[in-house]
Amino acid sequence: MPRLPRHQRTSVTIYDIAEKVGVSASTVSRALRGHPDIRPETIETVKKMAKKLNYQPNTMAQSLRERRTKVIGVLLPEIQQFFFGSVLNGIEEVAFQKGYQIMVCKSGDNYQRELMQTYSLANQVDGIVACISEQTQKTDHFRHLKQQKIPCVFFNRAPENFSCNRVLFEDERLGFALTENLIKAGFRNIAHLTGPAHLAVCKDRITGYQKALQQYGLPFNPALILPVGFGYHNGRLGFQKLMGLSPRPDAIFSGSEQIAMAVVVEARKGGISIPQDLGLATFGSDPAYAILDPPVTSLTPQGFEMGSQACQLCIQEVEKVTRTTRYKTEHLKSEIAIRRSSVKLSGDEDLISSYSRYQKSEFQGDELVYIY
Amino acid sequence: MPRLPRHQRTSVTIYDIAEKVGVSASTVSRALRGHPDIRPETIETVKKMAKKLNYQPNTMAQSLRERRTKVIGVLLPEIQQFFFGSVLNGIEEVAFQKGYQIMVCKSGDNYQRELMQTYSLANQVDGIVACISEQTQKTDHFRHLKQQKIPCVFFNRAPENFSCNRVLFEDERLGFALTENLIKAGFRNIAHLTGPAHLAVCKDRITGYQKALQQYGLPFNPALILPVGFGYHNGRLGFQKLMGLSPRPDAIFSGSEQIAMAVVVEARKGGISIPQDLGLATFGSDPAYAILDPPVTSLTPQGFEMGSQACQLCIQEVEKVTRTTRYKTEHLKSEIAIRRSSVKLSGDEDLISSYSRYQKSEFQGDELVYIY
DNA sequence: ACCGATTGCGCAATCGGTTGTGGAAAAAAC
DNA sequence: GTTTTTTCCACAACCGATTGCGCAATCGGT
Repeated sequence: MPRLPRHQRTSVTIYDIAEKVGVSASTVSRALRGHPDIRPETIETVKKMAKKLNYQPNTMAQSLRERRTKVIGVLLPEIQQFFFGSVLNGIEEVAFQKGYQIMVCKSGDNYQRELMQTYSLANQVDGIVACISEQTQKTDHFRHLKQQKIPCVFFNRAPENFSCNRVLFEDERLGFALTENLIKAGFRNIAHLTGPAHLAVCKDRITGYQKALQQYGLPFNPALILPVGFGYHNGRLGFQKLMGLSPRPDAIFSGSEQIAMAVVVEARKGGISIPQDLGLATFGSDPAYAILDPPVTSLTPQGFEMGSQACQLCIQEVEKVTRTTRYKTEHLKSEIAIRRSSVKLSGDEDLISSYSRYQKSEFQGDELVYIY
Repeated sequence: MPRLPRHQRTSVTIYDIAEKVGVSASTVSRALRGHPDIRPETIETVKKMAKKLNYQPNTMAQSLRERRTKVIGVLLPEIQQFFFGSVLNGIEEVAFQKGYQIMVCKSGDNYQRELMQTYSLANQVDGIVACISEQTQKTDHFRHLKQQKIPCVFFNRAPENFSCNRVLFEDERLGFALTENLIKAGFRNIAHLTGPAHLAVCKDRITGYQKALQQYGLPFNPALILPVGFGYHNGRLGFQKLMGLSPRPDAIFSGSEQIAMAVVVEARKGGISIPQDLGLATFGSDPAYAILDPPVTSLTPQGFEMGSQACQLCIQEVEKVTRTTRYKTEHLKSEIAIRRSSVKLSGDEDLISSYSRYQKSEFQGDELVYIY
């Protein structure tokens, strides 16, 4: 049976080129890839014709044949967030450089949706870069990937008891650092609003928080830790709960941008002034933190770096001929920017001079930036 | 020639199922799709075996055969921005609901990269949702898509002289509205920092700006329009240029989040207070605008809506059996939130009462929100 | 002039799923 | 009991690119 006439199909194939040039399709294929078996003149003729017809190889056919798609799947809890946006940016950049496309899914921090997306990605990508949802506690879907030999690199939030490559922050150290910062600023009754406690990130930060309290001889009050979730609404509820306590906490260590935003808004509504009545330090990378009133002390996760490293690891694993089972966990440095929200000024004391209480690493405008 | 032994391949195929059940592969295929030719018992047996073996159809094979990939390509200038993040979110949501995956590329506002990405997407997606780069002036790559019969829907920024579906804002009206807001607030010498003038969005906003000046009998000074580009750095340079003029403009109408951010930062550095010395109103959707000092009057583009509508249009066009050449351009409403940055207070006049100068549409906290 | 090696290319199988066609067996019709 | 219809399934082509194998033509050597 002959192939369909040209007008029925939309794109140019090697058969079209073959016909025009007067060779076979296999010769065209080889010519285009510069196979040594093909005479240089033939190669030239074929390539010219390919260009003339504006030939584009059919990616699906190649993928089917080569058993690889040149696509990296990306699984995120949320898209519409500075942090994940920057991670995505890093992933895209590396993928582009290495000739891969990215297929992006969000789980919406929903376990069921994460499941569906994972299985769906499983048969159309070469590897996956993922951050698990808030709800995820089981790892069956990731084991399925492993069974299918699809490399999976996790960033920021990774499943436990599952061997794979990871790119993480040093959450314990960072939790310690933010807490220490608040303690040094004179706060004594520090609350912590954060995501669900079963996530390693949260657990580690809480550990850091506890260690800081311990090191400075402060009592640990479990009631001050509210693992309410990372969202804005959660932050609002958590804040209200905290303000109902007595004594009220005098500072909040927030686990996400959204939570911090909620705290700022709610505090303003409630006439609670930051940092005089309530200190604030948060995880989060919204650049607007620096120009809020007051500027908010924040720990800027290096999203772009995280994304690009995760993607590099993933592609490495994809392209590795012999799959080793040697997985690594990389830890990224973070930037802590200490701003007024976590600095209690005593009287007329100048912001700058109050900064000088701390070890200085870099000074930018009216904020102090540590690389931690 | 028999197929490769099972252990060489990683995934289960219809042939594996066929062998186990004792029917042919075509029967398996039909059984799984519930073809009426297949006996119910057989269907059941096959489906059970498929489930037992955890069969997942090979997407590449399907795409090759069906000449469709169930993937929508997304081409963005930038990823790491609130607006594009929200658009992407809208696109993803719709795509997921309709059973599509999305393949995301950024052009980085670079024409060359946009070209590459477009051609690359062209042979692996069913349709494309795109926002052209700042630099793009030619449309050859999009014509190539049309020739390949790949539907392309543009959002926010669309090429001119190219017939296709678009989802846009009413930039002229919006430019008019923001300018009018500044005029009504008492500013008389309003500058406009924006992206390159060859983009329709910019042109339209400028037209709106001019019409507003005209309507209120203000002179138009071309030197006050600086189409410097949408980026932070561009904003900074533009701001410095404006501050070098004499007389200085007394208000800035900014075309992007980044520009506005640059204005706020630079003004603060230069001791220029907003809105007393300089009014500010901007396009942009950073939620932090509402809690800046002063809160910044902003026009929040409905990114999510834009993305979801564009994606819906795209998928409609993809799935339409008979391709009509009837293209539509949809215009989305926007929210204008008037905040202190564009309200010159005279003496002790209260913010709220100053708001009452304007027609009120909705009142939220200490800001006034128009749906425009 | 003969033989083995090299060059250059075509045939056909393959990746995995879909579908038009045909045909055997069972059911229905006469 | 024979013919017709229906039921249910297998065969094989196909999507487009890749590649092992084989074969004809040319080349070099003697």
